Amino acid sequence: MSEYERKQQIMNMLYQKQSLSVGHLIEILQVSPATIRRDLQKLADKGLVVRYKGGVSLPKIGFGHEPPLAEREDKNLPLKRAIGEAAARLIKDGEVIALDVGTTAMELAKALRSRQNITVFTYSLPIAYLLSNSKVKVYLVGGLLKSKEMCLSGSVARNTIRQFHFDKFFLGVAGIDKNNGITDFGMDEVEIKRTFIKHSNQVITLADSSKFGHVSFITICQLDQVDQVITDQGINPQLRSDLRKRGVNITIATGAEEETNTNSSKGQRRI
Amino acid sequence: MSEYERKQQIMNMLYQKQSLSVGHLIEILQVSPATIRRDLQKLADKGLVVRYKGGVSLPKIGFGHEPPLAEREDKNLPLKRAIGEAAARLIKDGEVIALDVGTTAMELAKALRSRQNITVFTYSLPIAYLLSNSKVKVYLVGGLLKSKEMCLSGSVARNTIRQFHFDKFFLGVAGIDKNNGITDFGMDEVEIKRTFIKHSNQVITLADSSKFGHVSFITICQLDQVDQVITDQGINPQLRSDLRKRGVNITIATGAEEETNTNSSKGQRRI
DNA sequence: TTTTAATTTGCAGCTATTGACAAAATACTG
DNA sequence: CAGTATTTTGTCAATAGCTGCAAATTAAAA
Repeated sequence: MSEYERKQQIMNMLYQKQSLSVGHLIEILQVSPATIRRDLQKLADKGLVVRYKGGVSLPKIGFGHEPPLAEREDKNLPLKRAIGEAAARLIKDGEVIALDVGTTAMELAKALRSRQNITVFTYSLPIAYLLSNSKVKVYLVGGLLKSKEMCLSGSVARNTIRQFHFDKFFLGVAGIDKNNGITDFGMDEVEIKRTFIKHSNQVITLADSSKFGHVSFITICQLDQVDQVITDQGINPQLRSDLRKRGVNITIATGAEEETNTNSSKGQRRI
Repeated sequence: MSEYERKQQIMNMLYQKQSLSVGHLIEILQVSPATIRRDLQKLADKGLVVRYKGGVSLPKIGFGHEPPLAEREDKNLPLKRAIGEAAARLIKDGEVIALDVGTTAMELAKALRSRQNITVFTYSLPIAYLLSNSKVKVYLVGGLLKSKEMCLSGSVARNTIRQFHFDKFFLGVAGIDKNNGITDFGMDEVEIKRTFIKHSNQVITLADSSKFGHVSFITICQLDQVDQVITDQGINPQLRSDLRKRGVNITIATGAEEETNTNSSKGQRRI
C-alpha cells in the first residue's frame, strides 16, 4: 500500500472513530511505527489531524468534531467562522431553517452541531454529512447531484423546497453591491437560492467583507428582499453606510468570544 | 494503442478501482514506465487524477469521507461483488434505475462507475457519493436524513419517488423465504422500498445466499412481485428449486468472469 | 525524581521519478 | 514520392522520496 493510500485510510478511519492509536494503525496498515508517525506528522502539518502522544484525533473546535471538509485552507476561514457563529446565535430553539451551500454556510453548520431542537433543510451533501451525527434534524432536498459542488439541483430540488416554509434562510453569495444587489454564479444554484428565498420568512445573507462591492454573473435578488446581512469587521465603512442607507440591516460578527479554554490544562497537548 | 485510448482506459479502470499503481498499468497497457508516467502527468495537469508516488487515484471531491459501509470488512464481500457485477450486466444503456441502500447495492454501484448513459436514483448518500465522480447521472430523493444508515426517508422521500418511473429497481433485503416472501427490518426503509417497487417496471432482488430461508421483521412484498433474484453459488439447491417452483427467476452470479476480457486488446466497447 | 514509553532523527537500501537524448512513428511539404 | 519536421515512445543516468532499523531525545507516569 502506498503512502497516499495509507493516509487516505487513516483519514477515513478517523472520520469514523474520531481518534486512533499509533499501535492500532501499525497493526492495521502493516508498516513500521516510524512510517506511521511520519504519515501522521505530514497530516498534522496540513492541519488535517491533531497529534498527541500515542495517537491522533480529528482537530477539535469547541465541542463537536472538526469538519470533513478541512482540505484546502481558506485564509478567510476565521472570518467565516465568526460569521457562522454569529448566524447560529440568531437561530432559536424549535426553528426550521434552510441552509445554502458554501464554506460560510458550512461554518454555520459547524456551529449548529451542539444544538438540538433545530431542523435544517439543505441542498448541500457536505453539510448534511456534517450534521448527520448531531442532534440536529437534517432534511435534504431531492434532485440531480452536481459533482463539483456536491449539491442537488434541478426541478426535483425546487419542487421539494416548494412543499415547505422556513423560518430563516441563510444565503451564501459571491457578491453584494448597492446597485446590483445580491449576485452569484452558477445558474442551478441560483435557481435553488431563489426558491428558498420565496419560501422563507426571513432571508439572512452571510457574506464576508471581500464580497462587498463585488458583482458576479447572475442576480439572485435585490437588497430589499434580504432581511439581514452578517459580515466581518473588515468591511469598508463607506460601503457599510451606503448599504445601511438603503435599509440593509448589517451585523458585524466580531468573533471576540474565542474559546479561551479549549486546550488548556491537562492531556492532549499538541505536538 | 494510441495515447488517447490509453488515457481513456486508465480513466475507465480508475472509475472501477479508485486507484492504480504505475506497475500495474505498465503490465496492462504494455508500454514503458516513462510513457505511463507522461500520460498520468497530463491527466494530473487537467485535474482528472491525483498523482502520488507509485500510482494514481481519482481526486477526492468535497469531503474525503468514504462511507462507513465500505470500511468494515464483510466476509461475504466477494460474493456481493459478484452479485453486483451480475446485476450491472442487466442494465442497458440509457436506462433509469433505482438503487437500494446496503452493501450489495453498493457493489452494484461500484460496477456502474465505468458506465455512462445511465441514470441512477437512490436514497443512499454513500451510493450517491460513490457515483458522484463518474459519468453516471445521479439523483437523490429528498427527505429526512437517517444518520445510522446515511439514507433518506419519510414522506418527502416517498413523494419524490412518486414523481418518477424506473426501468429497474435493485432491491436489497434481509430475508427471502418461500412462505414469508421478502423481509427486512427498519420501517422507514421498507416504506421507501415499497414505493420504489410500485414505481418500477422490473424489481430485481439482490440477495447473497445467507439471506435465503431467513425471515426478518417486516414483509416488504411477496415473491410474485419480484421479477428476478440474483444470488451467489452458495445457495442451498433445495431452497433454490423450492423458489423456482414458485415462479421466482433466480440467477446465480459466479464471479467467474474475472477481468479476463477487460483488457484484452480490442475489447474496448467504448473509447 | 526515576522509569517507561513514544517519538524524532540519521542512515542505508530500495524504488519511483525526472530529464536528456535517441529511435521510431506520424504528419506535412515540395 | 522523397525528405523534413513534429510528435511520440523508449532508454539510461541522475535525483529525489519512502521505508525500516537503531540510537538519541523527549514526554508521560509512578
